[in-house]
Amino acid sequence: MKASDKAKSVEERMLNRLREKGYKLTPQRREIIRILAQDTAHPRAAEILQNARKHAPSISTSTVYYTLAMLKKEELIREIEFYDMDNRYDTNVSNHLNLICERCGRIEDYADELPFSSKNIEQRSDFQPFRFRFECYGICRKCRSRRK
Amino acid sequence: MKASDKAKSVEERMLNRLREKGYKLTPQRREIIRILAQDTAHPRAAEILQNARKHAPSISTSTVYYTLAMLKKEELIREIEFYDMDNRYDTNVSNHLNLICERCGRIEDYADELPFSSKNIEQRSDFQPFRFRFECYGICRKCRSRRK
DNA sequence: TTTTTAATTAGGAATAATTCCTAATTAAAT
DNA sequence: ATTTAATTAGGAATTATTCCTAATTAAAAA
Repeated sequence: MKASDKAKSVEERMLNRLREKGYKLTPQRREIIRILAQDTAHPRAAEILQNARKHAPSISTSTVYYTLAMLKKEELIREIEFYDMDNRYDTNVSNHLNLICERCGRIEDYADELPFSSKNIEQRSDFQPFRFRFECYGICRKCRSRRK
Repeated sequence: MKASDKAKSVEERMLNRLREKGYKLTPQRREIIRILAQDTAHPRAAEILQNARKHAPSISTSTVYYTLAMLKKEELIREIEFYDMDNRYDTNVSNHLNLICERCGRIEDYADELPFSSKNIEQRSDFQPFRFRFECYGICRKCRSRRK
């Protein structure tokens, strides 16, 4: 499947879900959703804002954050939170390992089997798992070749 | 091994390492190290500060952060960074899964096999791994039983 | 089509843990 | 005892995100 087709289907799925739930489909929301669906690079709120202003010039920071919070609540996106860099947003809500480049900030998905099972953790530790966070910090291919 | 013996050995190891590296062993540092070695509950900077003031009343926030940064640089502790709660500090610097309770903030180690190997990631993705972060968010045993 | 209204938006102020800055202090080598 | 580079204390600065409020609007109802 072409990347642009994938983006379209992700976008449609998100819009339909919001319609079902009775959310208003404002131009601002459509724009934010379009950007999230197209951008597989785990964009920052500031990048989404900057991009959205190309088509919706008056969109505000609050609206971007408000919409992202709503999409997160509806489990349509995942927020990856950092304290020393901007948070990032991902339409891939499955449990997967993220490879995070410490030089350029690029985040790429690493597809592999699930490393821990919720059931095992619950049985062995009496802890009730809700969600996971798997990250690997290092240097991405581009940055490795750049500094050779 | 008793927990207090374990703490003593962790403490000694850290002090020796700093001596070797030529760091000054100030009362403030000794106190922070003692607290870190004893506290297996992944304490916050504010908790370390509060505790340290019992024996070193004049110790400042800056000193705690400065010392924690130094210990992290020397790889004697690991800093677990959060954007919506205080960062936490751990003398267990191995790669392991942390179980994080969303209700009380408690963090416990989950000992299990390593879920991903650096070598595999490097071979399969051209990404050079440095360090990992594995977290599971949920509800801990205490909080589960409390709300029944 | 017009009216209604609760949800949404824009803009700016507030937040708060951590970092930054600087002068004073001090551990430890000489 | 002297020296000095490292360390400390205290407070100001930082800054992405959240909070607050009045104005606007998507979409349901009339």
